[in-house]
Amino acid sequence: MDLSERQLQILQAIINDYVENAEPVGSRSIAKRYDLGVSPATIRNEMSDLEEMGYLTHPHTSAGRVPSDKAYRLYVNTLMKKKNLSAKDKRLINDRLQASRDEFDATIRHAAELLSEITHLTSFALTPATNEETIAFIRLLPVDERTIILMIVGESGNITNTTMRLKVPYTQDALDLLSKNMTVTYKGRTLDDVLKSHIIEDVGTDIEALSSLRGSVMPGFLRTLEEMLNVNLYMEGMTNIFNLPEYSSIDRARDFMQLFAQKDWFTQKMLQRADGVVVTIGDENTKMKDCTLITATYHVDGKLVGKIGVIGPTRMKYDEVTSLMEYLTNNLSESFRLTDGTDGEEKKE
Amino acid sequence: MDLSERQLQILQAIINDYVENAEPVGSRSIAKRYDLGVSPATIRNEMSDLEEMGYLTHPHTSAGRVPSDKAYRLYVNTLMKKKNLSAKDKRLINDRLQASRDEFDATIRHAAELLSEITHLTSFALTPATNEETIAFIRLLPVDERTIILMIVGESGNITNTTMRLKVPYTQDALDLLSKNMTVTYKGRTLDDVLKSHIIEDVGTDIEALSSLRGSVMPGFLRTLEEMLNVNLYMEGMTNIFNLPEYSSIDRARDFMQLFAQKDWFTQKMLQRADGVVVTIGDENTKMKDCTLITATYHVDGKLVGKIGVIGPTRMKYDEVTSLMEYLTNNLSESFRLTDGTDGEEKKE
DNA sequence: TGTTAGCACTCGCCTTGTTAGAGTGCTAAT
DNA sequence: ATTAGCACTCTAACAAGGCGAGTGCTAACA
Repeated sequence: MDLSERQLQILQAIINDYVENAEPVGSRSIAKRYDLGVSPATIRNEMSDLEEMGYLTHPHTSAGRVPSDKAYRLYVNTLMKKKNLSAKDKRLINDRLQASRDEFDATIRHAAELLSEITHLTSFALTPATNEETIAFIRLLPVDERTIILMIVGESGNITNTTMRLKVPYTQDALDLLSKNMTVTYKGRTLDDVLKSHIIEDVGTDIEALSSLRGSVMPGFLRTLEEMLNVNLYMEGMTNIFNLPEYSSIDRARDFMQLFAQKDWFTQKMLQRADGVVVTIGDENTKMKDCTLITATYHVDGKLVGKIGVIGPTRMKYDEVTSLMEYLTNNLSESFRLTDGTDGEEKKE
Repeated sequence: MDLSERQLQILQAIINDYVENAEPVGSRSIAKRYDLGVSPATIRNEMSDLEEMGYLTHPHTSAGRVPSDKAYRLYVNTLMKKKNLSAKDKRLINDRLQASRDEFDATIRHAAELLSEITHLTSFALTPATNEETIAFIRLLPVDERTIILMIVGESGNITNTTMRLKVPYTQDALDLLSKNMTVTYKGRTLDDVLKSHIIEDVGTDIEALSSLRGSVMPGFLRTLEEMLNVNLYMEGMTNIFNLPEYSSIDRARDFMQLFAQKDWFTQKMLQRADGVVVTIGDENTKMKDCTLITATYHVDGKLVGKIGVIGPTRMKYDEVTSLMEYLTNNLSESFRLTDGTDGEEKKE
């Protein structure tokens, strides 16, 4: 059932050739271009066997062979060798990816830009998912008679704050009390959990002033949690696919573009994918059945997890793209390691 | 030189027909569909004259006529009548556009969504430009030994704040002094102005502790200003154009898509456009020579100005689109009027 | 003088037919 | 097991002919 050495060689040759030229490859051109020491006729026989096994397909009788999803899967799993980035690409990345915790979103977006620029495919990047983040403490700070600042500090060091204008004045005592009260109630719980359960919650409200203040603060508190949980999606290089022959038909191009029209759906799908470099090819995807999707994860302080990804036709340079993505995510994770105050300041948008 | 009444009627008929069917319209079909009381031959003669004057063009000898940019311009300027929104559209807008100052970005995005949904074209929305915003005061609030919050309050009521981690501890006195110091220096000046001129500025730094604190705070201050000045661009319905015959060629579709690849360029262009409902047709645009671009402005507290817009082929329902945009922007401006605290809280992202 | 009917003419599009080329699959020889 | 040879298949490209929509012109008409 296993493929012979020669079959593997031929399959690899076909994949190489097809990835390069995007045209069905015939037995003759394989024999000419790759020195396998056999004649086209022999290659034809092997090709026929490979087709029977599902590794190749045939657009029509008198056309060359095209690798199937199964072939790419085999290639990615066993045939493919890790590729070293070119010096040029490395330089490009090091120059442009001035990652810093202060400029989270900008850094992530740059990563996506680089990804699409180097691969000539469509790329995306997600800011880290914070649904695992837990609350360390909550503080309410006075500004003026009617204005306060709500500050939510996460256990991984995230700090988010919001200005709130209250309907009624407040007292410093009530403010302090509510801060403590909220901290006690929510400390150690995830943002997600707090947001979902807040309705049935019953934070002690025996004191009159406190109860009133709490009523004013809660809507803003919940909205801020929601905003913290939001994951931003950046897409780059959408129009790159217009240069690829597989999208020369308007229908294909439209289908591709429409995938990204529903950003929320797309974001959810991406968040569900496993960690590390993950490749799904053609039919392995629920939608986008003739695309390959490659995602990789980066880490923030080794904890929070964000994703970057590349989308293109199944015909792509798997070795180069996966190596690039590994390099990029390592780079990002390194930059996003908590340097503990030495960078002077920190901000979470 | 002016067009006769009959010529105007014929031109209007041609525009109607062409906007509807996207096909060159012939003299016979005009005579049949519109009751002008003249024969096709007469219409042919008039068409010939209109063509000579530049209002119509001719794809080839034996095809019907197509309105030129000049014809659309005439239509928009003088022929077009204001259209009432359909009850269905009005309901849609009122249901979905729950505008509120608290959810600025979300509201803007919804507006763009509605716009593309109703017109079946591509739409966009820009968050308000804040380069005219002036600083009311600046305050630094203590959090813990190493952490402070920087708060920038604009004169139109915007409040933005950022958490900053300092390299060295600070004293309450230094904090208060620097707050006052910065407020005095920057009060009444626009964000833009402060950001651009900060280098040559010389805020008094005779006191040692103050100087050190200031050194830590300034980078974050400038970054925050920059972020406040950022205008967000939301695009919706990009794939709508795939349903239009003018974009059935892959090249056209690509050109269209690539317009929006450089978001920064696009944003700048849109910000430069005049206020109110502005229509630019075909050649009147620098790039996108066969598109029509319609923008409209909404106001925040009657002061800050944001934009929404629609992009499509020159063949579009000008009357409906412009009426819709007027309705939408009025609606937005109304919702964004400062209600002075009665909505409980306020936030600027 | 403006309007209309009639008719020849133009031109793009669709269909059909033909050809060249690439590549396979089979068979028989090695 | 491998290979050369050859018939066969299918597509892409090009050419020719017919169709139909629409114009432009001319001559007749109110």
